[in-house]
Amino acid sequence: MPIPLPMDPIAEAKRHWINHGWSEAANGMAAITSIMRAQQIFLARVDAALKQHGLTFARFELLRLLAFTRDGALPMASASARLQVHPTSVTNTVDRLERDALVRRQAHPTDGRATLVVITDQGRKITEDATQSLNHDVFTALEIPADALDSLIQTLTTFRLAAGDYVEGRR
Amino acid sequence: MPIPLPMDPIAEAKRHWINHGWSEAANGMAAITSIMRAQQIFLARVDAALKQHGLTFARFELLRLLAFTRDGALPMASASARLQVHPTSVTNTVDRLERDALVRRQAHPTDGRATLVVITDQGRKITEDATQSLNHDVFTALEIPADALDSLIQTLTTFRLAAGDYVEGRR
DNA sequence: TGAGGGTACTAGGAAGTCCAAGTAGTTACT
DNA sequence: AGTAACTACTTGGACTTCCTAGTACCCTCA
Repeated sequence: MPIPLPMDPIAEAKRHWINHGWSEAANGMAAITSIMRAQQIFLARVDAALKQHGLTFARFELLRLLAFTRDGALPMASASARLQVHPTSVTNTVDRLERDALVRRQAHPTDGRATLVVITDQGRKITEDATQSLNHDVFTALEIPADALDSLIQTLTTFRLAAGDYVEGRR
Repeated sequence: MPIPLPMDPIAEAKRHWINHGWSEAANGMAAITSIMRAQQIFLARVDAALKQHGLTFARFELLRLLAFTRDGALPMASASARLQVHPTSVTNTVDRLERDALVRRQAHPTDGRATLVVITDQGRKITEDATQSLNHDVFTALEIPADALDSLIQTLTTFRLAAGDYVEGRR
């Protein structure tokens, strides 16, 4: 592995921000940059854990979503909405999962425009295995104390709501 | 804009996790998924603010780093280390910035292997303008209260240190 | 001095994200 | 019933990230 930096690059950037008279923006910059970096670290860990199953996080998320549904099927558009990614990203992900026979496309019974994505038996099996790996190797192995984890989740949940990512309601 | 989801998909996933007997991993899953989603939201905002300047976040970060240095120049490898991205990502970013005449490549004076990336006058100007936009439109416009922002930064800083992202020491 | 081991950068490729635009199919309204 | 507006999906393109492999150069040590 590469030798780590001898200082925190984000703290350094924050210092620069303050020295340039942008104090008001310094914490926002630091928070956003921290999240970007944390995401990079987590994505690397998640993808490393999923690699042995031939999955990536994007593929896992779709499989996991399908596996949770009543009959293992969902229209592409619903998957796009639930996963909060662009429809074309779902097309892309489904292409690859279909290539690996973990899902298959199926015509929607009543809406001629829509396509159902259906998880296959093999897809279900891999999803369960992958979930175990993630739970064991990543989700329960965080270097963040429980109380900090709770407040992190709380802060981001509130933020996402304020950002219009979802609305309180239904169900 | 798309109609937002009528419920929090992460809270939903957490519920599923608990119902499947994975309670111990539920908070880790929720935290990591929240960070992934927050990153997506922030990246979209940042890129939207930078679009008017013809930049992306990756390009901005490199320009900003160069503009902070004493003489506006840095070897590619140093930039890679500071930005914590793969060397080939820097090559890619520099290619595009060079195409737009915001930086130029220059031979390293003493090390024949190395290449210096040098910011141009135009690059400096755009960097300053872009910084103003980001500070105004994004960094000071977060829907997160100051105290929550502080603890978010604190938690992620501690995490990054624990994850070996950097080491305390050399200023 | 000269050979081997490292370091710096680039090329090519796989993936992911998004956007813009195009084709079908559906719905709603006159 | 027929047209207009909307929705669902795909294609193609831009961009970012990483990985693997290859070339060129430096540096240490026998």
